Amino acid sequence: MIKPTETELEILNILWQEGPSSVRIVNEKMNEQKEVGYTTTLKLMQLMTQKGLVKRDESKRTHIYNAAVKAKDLQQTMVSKLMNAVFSGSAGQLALSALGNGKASKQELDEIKALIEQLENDAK
Amino acid sequence: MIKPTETELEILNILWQEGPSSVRIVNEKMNEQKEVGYTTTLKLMQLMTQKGLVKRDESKRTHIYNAAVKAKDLQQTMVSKLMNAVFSGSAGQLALSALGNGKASKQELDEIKALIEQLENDAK
DNA sequence: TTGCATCTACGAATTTATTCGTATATAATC
DNA sequence: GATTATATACGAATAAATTCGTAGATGCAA
Repeated sequence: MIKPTETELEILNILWQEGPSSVRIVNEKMNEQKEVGYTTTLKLMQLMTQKGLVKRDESKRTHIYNAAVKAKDLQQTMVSKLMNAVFSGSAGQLALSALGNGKASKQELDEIKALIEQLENDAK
Repeated sequence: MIKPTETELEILNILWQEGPSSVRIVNEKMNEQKEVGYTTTLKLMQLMTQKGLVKRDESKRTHIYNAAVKAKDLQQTMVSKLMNAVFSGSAGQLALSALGNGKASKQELDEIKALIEQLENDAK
């Protein structure tokens, strides 16, 4: 899986959230966080198209872009990268750090418990 | 907390693992994964010193470097960054992805269960 | 149909990260 | 003490990521 840069990731997030969008839309969203010129965003999205991170519909004058990678897939890739980079490959340590850190909903916590049960059963 | 680049992170990992080390030692470890010139590693570590990522003892001719940031702290920072960058801020989703992905020891799984219990109790 | 707005393409400047050569100093070895 | 090995410092080349200006095409409104 191709690794997006920091900025490319922001764009992917916007596309995942908003669905198929024009450069203008994406640029507006980007500007909610930080000022970025229109052509900057355009160029980025063109490069992302080349890299295969997004695909676009060129049938209209205003091209419509959409993410070409699934959020789930990229999450997996990046988690595993972080796991190796700073947790010596330990999934458990990473999970602990995440839970200790931010917030998780009751439902997510239950899911995690269920997953753990399953992992422990598989291990037997 | 200052964010290390990819390569800087590798150096930090070596320092965390090996403890205070000379450039030569670090460079040798680096070369186990990928060929890197000595002065490249030296320069990186000099820059990291400026940035405050490492500190060094210059009392001897061969300077001895050590990590100036704690592994735990950087883990927290990076987990929280990843959480926001690709998990819409959800700790639970991140934890799920980590556990579903790599491997965690029985002991870690138990720790996580304990942590979850605690979180759920606190919520009451 | 003229002119203003909006779009893409693309070259290129800028910034940031990585890599390494060379100069010079100090220590160790013969 | 001359030679060789090993250090640091630092300038600068290269590579990668980000930013933006300008040109030219198309649509839209007066």
